[in-house]
Amino acid sequence: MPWDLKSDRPIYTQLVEQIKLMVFSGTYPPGSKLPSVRDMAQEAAVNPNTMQRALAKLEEDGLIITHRTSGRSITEDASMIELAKTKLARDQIFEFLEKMRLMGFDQKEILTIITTMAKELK
Amino acid sequence: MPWDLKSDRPIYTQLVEQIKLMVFSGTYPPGSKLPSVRDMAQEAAVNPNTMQRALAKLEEDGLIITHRTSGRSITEDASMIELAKTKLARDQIFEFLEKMRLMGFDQKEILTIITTMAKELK
DNA sequence: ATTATTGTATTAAGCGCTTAATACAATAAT
DNA sequence: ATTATTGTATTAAGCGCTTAATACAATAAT
Repeated sequence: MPWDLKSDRPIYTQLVEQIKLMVFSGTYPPGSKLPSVRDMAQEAAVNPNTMQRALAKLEEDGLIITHRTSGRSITEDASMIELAKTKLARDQIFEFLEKMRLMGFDQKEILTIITTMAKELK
Repeated sequence: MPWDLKSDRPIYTQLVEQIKLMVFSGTYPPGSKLPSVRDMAQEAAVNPNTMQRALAKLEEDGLIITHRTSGRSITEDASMIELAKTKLARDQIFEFLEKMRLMGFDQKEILTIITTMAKELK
């Protein structure tokens, strides 16, 4: 919800990611209506063009539907959302494990560190 | 070792990351000599200026030492490398857990998915 | 009917990143 | 002594991203 935008990557890709997370977590349930481009842009403190670009990408991915004059909404297809969510999770894990492997950690170490940190975070 | 450069982030930051991984994994041990800027640039298929920028950043971080006319080498300080390695690992895990949490996974689910995938990767 | 709101498009400017082409000083290698 | 190699610096060009300022068509709201 708090828009966390860094300068090390294009903003619009970060917007895509964060909106995805909101969809996956149920902040925007299937079929629900999104705020207007202008409102979302203001919320995230970015130019409307940039937000537009992010939303266009999400529509391209099939996660969002555009109604020319009445705004946008999340797809009704809940199973598709679930699928995208699972894929993102697996991609994240894979990327993470690969990086840890390149750093020289073996699997036992990785699991130990994760369980430790997960507990710390309560 | 295989330079994996994507176009979604500045190249020089990706070079920094990948060189770091090589240092952490022991590809370049403490005190060892690095190839010249020009050679590394050619190896990674980037402009020498871009590689120079990445190496300058690594020097700024204290991981690399520059000898004006005889090239660069990895710091002798092995414990410092170990520290940076641990920090990077923890940052990775934190970032990953945070993203999973935002997606709506709880800790039990996360651990299950990870152990499953870790086994799949053998 | 009129007005407000929707997504969309365009143009111009500024910025950082990347490349290419050079050049230089210091010094290691010969 | 001469040559090759080192990091370093500079300039110009092109590119994508972002912003700002506008404008338009379609239609929902009044």
